[in-house]
Amino acid sequence: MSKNIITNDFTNDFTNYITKGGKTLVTIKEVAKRAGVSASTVSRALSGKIPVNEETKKKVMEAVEELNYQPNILAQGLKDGKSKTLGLIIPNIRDLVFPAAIRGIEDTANKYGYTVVLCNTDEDVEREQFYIDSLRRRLIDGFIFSTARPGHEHLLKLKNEGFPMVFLIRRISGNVDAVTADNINGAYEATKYLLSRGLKNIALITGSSDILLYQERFEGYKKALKEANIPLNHDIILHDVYGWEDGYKSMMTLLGKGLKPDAVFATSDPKAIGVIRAIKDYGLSVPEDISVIGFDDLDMVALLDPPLTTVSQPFYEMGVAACKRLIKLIEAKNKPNPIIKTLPCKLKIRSSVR
Amino acid sequence: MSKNIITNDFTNDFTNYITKGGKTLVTIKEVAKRAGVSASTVSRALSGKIPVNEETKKKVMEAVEELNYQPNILAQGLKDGKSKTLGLIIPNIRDLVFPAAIRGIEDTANKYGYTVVLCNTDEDVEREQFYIDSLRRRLIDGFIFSTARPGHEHLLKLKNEGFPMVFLIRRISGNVDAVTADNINGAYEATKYLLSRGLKNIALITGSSDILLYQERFEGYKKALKEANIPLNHDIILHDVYGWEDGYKSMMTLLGKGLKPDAVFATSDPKAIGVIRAIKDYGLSVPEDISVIGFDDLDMVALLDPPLTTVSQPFYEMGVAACKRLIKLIEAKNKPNPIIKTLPCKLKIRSSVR
DNA sequence: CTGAAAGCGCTTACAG
DNA sequence: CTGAAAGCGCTTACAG
Repeated sequence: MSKNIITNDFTNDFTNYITKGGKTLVTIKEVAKRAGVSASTVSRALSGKIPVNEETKKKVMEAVEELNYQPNILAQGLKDGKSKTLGLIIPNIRDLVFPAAIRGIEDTANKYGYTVVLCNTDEDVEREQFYIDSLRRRLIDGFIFSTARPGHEHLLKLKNEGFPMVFLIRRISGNVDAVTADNINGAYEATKYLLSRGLKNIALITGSSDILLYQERFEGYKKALKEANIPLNHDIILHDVYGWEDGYKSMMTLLGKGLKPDAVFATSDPKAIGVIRAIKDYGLSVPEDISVIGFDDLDMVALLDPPLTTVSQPFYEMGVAACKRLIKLIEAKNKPNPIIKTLPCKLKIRSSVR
Repeated sequence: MSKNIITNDFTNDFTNYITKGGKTLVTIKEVAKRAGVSASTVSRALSGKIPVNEETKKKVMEAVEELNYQPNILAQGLKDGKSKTLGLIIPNIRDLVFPAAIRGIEDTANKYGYTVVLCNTDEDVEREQFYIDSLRRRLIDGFIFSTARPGHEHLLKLKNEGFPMVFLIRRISGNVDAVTADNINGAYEATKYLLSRGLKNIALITGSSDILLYQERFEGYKKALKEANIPLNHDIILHDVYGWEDGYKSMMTLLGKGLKPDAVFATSDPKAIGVIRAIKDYGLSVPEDISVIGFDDLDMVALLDPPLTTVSQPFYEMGVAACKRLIKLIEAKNKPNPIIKTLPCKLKIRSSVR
C-alpha cells in the first residue's frame, strides 16, 4: 500500500527526477511535499538548530530517507558565502614530499565535510595569484599554502582581508598560522648522529638560504658541530642546492676539488640521492668511504642502495594538523590568534651511514 | 574628479565590500549600478552570447574593470546545475603513477576554467561511493576514475544516469570513454628487447590478473615469446604480485626454488625495485647475473642502482587526454559515442639489462 | 537592444 | 512549532 503510493509519486513527478543533463538530485521541495510540510520545516528538521515538533521531524526524516535526499551544498553555501571547499596550493605535486601531506589533508577535510582543490604553482607567483582569484570566485572557505617564500606579500594580504589560511611545511613570518616540521632539531639530531659514529668532517649540502626551513636545518647542523667543538668549514658547506641533479653536481664539485668529507648531510632526500650517485660514480662507496644522511624520508628511500639513513618528517600528520587548524579557523566565531605548530622529526637509521 | 567620484562611491557602499567573514566579492549589482544599466545587461555583456549595444558594452566593461568584478561561479552554476568542477577518483596519491597524471589533468582543467577535486579511495568501494555521493551534492560536472575493477557496477550505473565520465589508466568494459597506455605493445617491446639481448629464460612478475592492464601486459609478453618460438614456462610466471614488497618476496621465492632466470620482466617499477633488491640480497648482481626490466618509468627510477630500464608510460599526456575528453563530454550538445584512447609507451633503455 | 521578473535550491528572519 | 516570503548572485525567457 505505502509502496504503491511511492510508486505513484515517482511516476507523477518523474520529470523532477530527470533534470540537468541526466543528473538527478532530489530537492527540498520534493521532500517537503512527501512529508506534507513546508520546505522551511524540512530545512529546520535537518539542521537541528531550530526546534521542530518530534512528530513532524520524524515524518521529514522518513521522507528524506525514502527519497535519499541530500542537500545541494552549493545552494546551501550561496546564502552565507561558504562552499565547504578548501584550496591547497603547492609548488608541484611531483615533488615527493607532497603526496603524503595531501593525503593527510584530504582525509581530514573529508571527515569534516570539506572538499579540497589542489593547485600547482610551479613557484610562479602569477600562476598562484590566478589560482587564488579563481578559487575566490568559487567562494573558497580557506587556504593551505606550501608555497610561501620571502617576498610573497600577496599571501599576507590575503590573510589581512580576513581569509582563513595556514602555511604548511614552508612558512614566512607574518600573522599566519603554520604547521612545520621541527627542522632545527631534526638537523641537529642528524648531525649529532654522524658525530656519534666518529664522523667529524661533515659536509653540508643544503637548499636555498632564503627559505626558512633551510636556515633552520643549517642552524641545527651548526648547533651540533658547535657542541662538539668543531669549527665550521665553509669549503664543505654548499647552499642553494635544489633536487637530485644539483646534489649530484655539488658532490662532484666537492670531490673534484679534492675535498673528501667523512660524511655528507644532505638536507633533502633528493639531494642525498644525487650525492650518493656522485660518490659512486667517483669510484667511492657509501658508507665505507663517505657516509650520507638525508632529510625527508620519502616513501622510496628505504629501497635505495644503500637504504638511506635520513630524518623522517611526519608529512601525513602535518597535513592533518594543517587541515584541522584551517577548519577551526573557518568555523571559529571569533578568530583565534595564529599559532605555529612544529611537529617532531625522527631519525631513521638505515645503512648509508657507517 | 573622476577619482573623487570613485572614492565617494566606495565610501557610501562600504558595507557591500566587507561581507561574509571578511571575504570581499563584488556583485553584479554593483557593476550594474556603476555602469548605469541593469544586472541583466551586465550579464549579457559579459556572456557575449546575446547582442548588446557597443556603447553599453563598453560602459559595462569599464565598470567590470574598475571594480575588478568576477562572477560568482557557484551562483552561475545554480541555475543550470553546473559547478565547473571535476572529480578525480584514484586509489592512492602515494602511488607514484598518479602525480604526473594528476598534473596533466589539473593543467588542462584549469585551462578550461575547471577545478578538480581529488579523492583517494584506497580501493574501498564504500569509500568511493561516499565520495561520489558527496561530489554529486556539489553538482560535480563529471568524473575521471582510475579505480575501475571488474565488478564495479556502480561506476557503470553512474554512466547510465548520464554522468560524463572517463576511465584513466585502468578501465573495465562498458559504454565508457577511457584513456590508457598501450599496454600490449609496451610489454611486447620490453620482452622483445630482452630477447634481442640474447636473454631467453625470461620470468614474468606481474599484477592481479583480473585487472585488464595486467592481462594486456601478459599478452604482450606472450606475443613476443611466441614470435621467438619460446614456449611459456609457467614456473617462472608469477601473477598477483603487488608493489615492491611482494616483488621482493616473489623473486626470493623464485631464487629459493633454484629457478634462476636470465631476465625478469616486472610489470611495474615498484615490483622491479623489489626484484632487484632480492637479487642483490641473494648475492647476485643486476644485470650481470640477471637482467631486470620494469614498466612505468616513475620519476625516480633513473636514480636507482643500476638505473632501471623500463617501459615509459606517458602519464602526463594521459591525464591531459582524459581531462580534455571529459570536458568535451560535459560541454557537448549531443553526447558523442565512447572512445578508448590508447597512448603509446616508449622503451627507456638504461642499465638494468645486460 | 534592454529592463523587470522569475527562478535555480536552499536558509532564515518575519508573522502567526 | 510552522508556513510564506525574501534573499543569496546569477541567468534567461518575457515584454517592450
